[in-house]
Parts: sequence; C-alpha cells; structure tokens
Amino acid sequence: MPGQHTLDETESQVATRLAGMDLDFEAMAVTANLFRAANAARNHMERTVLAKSNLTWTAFVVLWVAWIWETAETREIASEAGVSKATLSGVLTTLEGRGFVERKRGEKDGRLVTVELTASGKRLMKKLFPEFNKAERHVVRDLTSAEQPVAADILRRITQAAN
Amino acid sequence: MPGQHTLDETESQVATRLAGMDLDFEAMAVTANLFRAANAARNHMERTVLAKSNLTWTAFVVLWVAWIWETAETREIASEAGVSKATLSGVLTTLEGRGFVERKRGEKDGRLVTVELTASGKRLMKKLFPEFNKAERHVVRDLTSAEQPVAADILRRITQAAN
DNA sequence: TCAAGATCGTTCGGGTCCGAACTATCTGAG
DNA sequence: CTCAGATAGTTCGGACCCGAACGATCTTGA
Repeated sequence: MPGQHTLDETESQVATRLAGMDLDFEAMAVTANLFRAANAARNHMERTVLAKSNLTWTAFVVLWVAWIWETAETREIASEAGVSKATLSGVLTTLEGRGFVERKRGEKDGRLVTVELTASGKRLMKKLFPEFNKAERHVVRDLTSAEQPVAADILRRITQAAN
Repeated sequence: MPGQHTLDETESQVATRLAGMDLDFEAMAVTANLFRAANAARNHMERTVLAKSNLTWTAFVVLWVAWIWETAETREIASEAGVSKATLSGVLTTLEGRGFVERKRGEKDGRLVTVELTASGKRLMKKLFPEFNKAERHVVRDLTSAEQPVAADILRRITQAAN
C-alpha cells in the first residue's frame, strides 16, 4: 500500500519534525489519538450499522437522545448530540420528513419545541440500537474489562476539562 | 439552566431506559464518552485557537498533515485527516484559494497530486501550532503524567479495532 | 502490444455543520 | 402595565462531508 503511513511512522515523523520546539508531546499524543479513535469508531458504526438504514451519524444520535428521554426539548437534544441548534433544526426537518420524529410546539412556553419519536422511529431504534451496541462492543474488544471503566473515566475528565 | 442534563443524569437515564435489554453497558459508556470527549475537545480548539484565523477544524488538520510531512500526496492527507478524498478535494480548493497550500501534479505518475504548504501556510502553522498544543495540554490537564500514556495507548487500540 | 482492470483526483447531489441575523415569545423592573 | 432584555427555534450563507459516477492515467497479462 504505497503512500500509507502506519500510526508509528506518523508519530515518529511528528517527533522528528517538531523536535526542539517547546511542546507537550504527551498531551499531543493523547488528543491526536482521541480524534483518530473517535473518527475510526464513527466510520465503523456508519458503515456497519447506519448505512443500511440510510441514516447519518448525527441523525442517529438525535434519534437516540429523543428515544432515551422519551420526549426532549430541542436545546437538550442539541446539547447532548453535540451540534448547534442551527444544525439540529435541519436534521430534525430531515427526520420529520422521513416520519421518524414529530415536533410539537410547547403549550406552556410558546418558544419551546419538544421532539418525540413516532411509532416508526421507535421501531427503527428498537431494531437498530442492539446492532449499534454490538459495534460498540467491537471497537472496545481489545480493552480488558478492567480497562473499560478506566477509559470511560479518563474520557469523562477530558470532556469536563474541555468545557 | 433549565433543560440541561448533567453527564451523570444522562447515564442514569440510559441505564433506566434500557434496563432489561441485552446490552454491553461498559462498551456503551466507553464509546459515548469517546464521542463526547472528542467533540468537546474539538469545539474547544475551534473556539480558542482556530476561530481567530478563520480556519475550520478540517482545514487545520489538513494543513497540519501537509506541514508534518513537508510534502504529501492527496490520499495520504485524506487518510491521516480522516476525511474522504471527495471532502479533501474541496478543502484543498479552499486552502489553495487562501494561499496556504499548492497543488502539484505528480511528474512520475500523472494521476497523483502532491500538496505543499506555501510560505504563508508555513508561517501560519509555525504561529498556530504552539497555541494549538497549549489547548491540547489544557484538555488533558486533569490526567496525571502516568495516565496520559495509558490514555494514548487505549485510544490507539480502539482505533485499531475499529479498522 | 494493447485492451482490461486498477488507481488517482475531481465533480455532483444531497445532507450536515456553524455563526449571525431574525422572528416569536416570555420575563421582570419600574 | 409595559417595554427592554433574555431566550427559543428558524433561516441564511458559506464551508464541510460522503458515496457514486466520472475522466485520466498507469499496470499487466495474454
């Protein structure tokens, strides 16, 4: 495979190229691998689980949040899904068009919009989520059962530090 | 802050809502926090470092790869940056328009295109990368120096398992 | 030698993605 | 009671994002 670098080659090239600069290479390695891992995992999920239902990653996450919370307000979903409210607005329009969710204007507070899965949306998640979880299990399969809680904890602390 | 859930509330709601289903909750916690952490870190970098140079995340990563490898082929950059070649093509057009990179058609192999930073692109990276690294240090500041290599290693193994 | 196949980067269509500006609604200090 | 400010969701413009289709180029096996 010409033109492909292994992870080791890349990290060694980084070390050489940036030698002498006053940098925190440990921190660099953590974040670089954080983005690589998230990206690889996301691509894996999209290909193996989401593609067959013609769902994008974000659309699935939005469905997931609404599913977990039974009914959720727009700003909650945006925050949990990690997208802006502008993005969510478009995604919800797509999902509403496909009949997976319903928007309802808040009765008490006329500014709010709550989102609820339709019967079709619930059926989809009930079928899809176990498959998604299998893929989750797949990407962490090389971590021992002792390492997994450690990993989750470390990632939680990174999340907090970045906010 | 009405309508905001803490991380704990979310994880507990997940446990309640999905109780009884045959799922791997440990794996779920790892991947959920993986995406949360990557997202939070990325948003933090974009706001604190990239926004002032009017650079998107992907544009910065592309510049970074080309910078590290001095000169790189398109497919390498796409692979390292974690985007499709279709996406990269557009990003390169943007970066070329702003004068940060140059495309050169391969001389030996006429199908290839190599990418090189212009003087302006190199200046930008030389200024920006140390600031970026400070932000990297910031997001891992709650990890001990013993934990950081552990985190990098765990993330590397997740990356490998997802490929 | 020379076509069949592989490989490369671009283009295209449709779906995110975001900040800023906007409309609608609610709140509260006076 | 009122209207200035806060807050919610949508719209808009421009950039990213991908799979599929495409044209150009290289490779290779009969």
